[in-house]
Amino acid sequence: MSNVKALPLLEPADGQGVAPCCPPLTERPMTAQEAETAARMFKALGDPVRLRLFSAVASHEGGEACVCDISDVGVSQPTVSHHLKKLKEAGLLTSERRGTWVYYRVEPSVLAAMGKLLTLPTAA
Amino acid sequence: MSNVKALPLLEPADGQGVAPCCPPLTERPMTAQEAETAARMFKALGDPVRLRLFSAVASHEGGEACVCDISDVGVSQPTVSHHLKKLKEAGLLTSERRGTWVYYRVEPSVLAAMGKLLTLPTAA
DNA sequence: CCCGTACTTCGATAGTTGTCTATGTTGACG
DNA sequence: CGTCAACATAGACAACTATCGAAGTACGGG
Repeated sequence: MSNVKALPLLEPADGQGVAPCCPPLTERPMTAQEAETAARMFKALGDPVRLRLFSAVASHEGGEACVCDISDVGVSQPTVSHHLKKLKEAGLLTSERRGTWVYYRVEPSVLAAMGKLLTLPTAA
Repeated sequence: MSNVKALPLLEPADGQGVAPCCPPLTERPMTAQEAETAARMFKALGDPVRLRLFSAVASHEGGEACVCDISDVGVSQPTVSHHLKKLKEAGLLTSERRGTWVYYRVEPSVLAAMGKLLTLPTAA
């Protein structure tokens, strides 16, 4: 049934080059290289359609969804495919074919890394 | 001389239309409208130069910086100005003129809102 | 073996964006 | 009032991107 809770929460993610990436934005000025890396991730979420697709996958039962589950965002199916590819290239999603369908799932470590980037100083 | 600790941490931010905006991406599929709003903020951070500028302001002493403090990012001065304007339009920065200089500071509530968006399920 | 479904890739196109130079504005200081 | 410094705006242009329809690929079923 629902193997929902079995998500790997903070894998090293050495597959492509996602990596932990960066310290919080507020800690010190980012270097050009850090900015390049981080901007790529933010940019991927900087489109409304992609955000909806990403959110649809992230919130879907089991942490994954096939394209057919989420293509109802008001654009054509090739466009959906295009955006999913972008999200994949940014390291935010992974995909896997199972029979006729292709399933997308979120990369939790990257999501966590982005969250840390936006961390406010602890106001100590 | 350092009024550093007086940052307003979570103001309602009813000034322009920044607002709390959205539930975590993983909670439920975003609506088109939510996505539109949130994407605008992510998009603003989706450029390396803007990220560096934002990080420079955010990490600067006192939580604010004049343009002259942060213009060393490898692009011309008008371009810096252009990017700061974008960040301001996205609600991520505010600006204030004091004498000859214009000071930019981060909007903590918006940063916090974006951080919440990227929150992972509590794995309970 | 053929067909239908699910998805991706291909080209084309309109719109957006990052960058620059040139010019404008605003304030401080003689 | 004139000038300089800090910053913003305007206009132009190359590069990128979101979108579509059409064609391609992969898989399962009859």
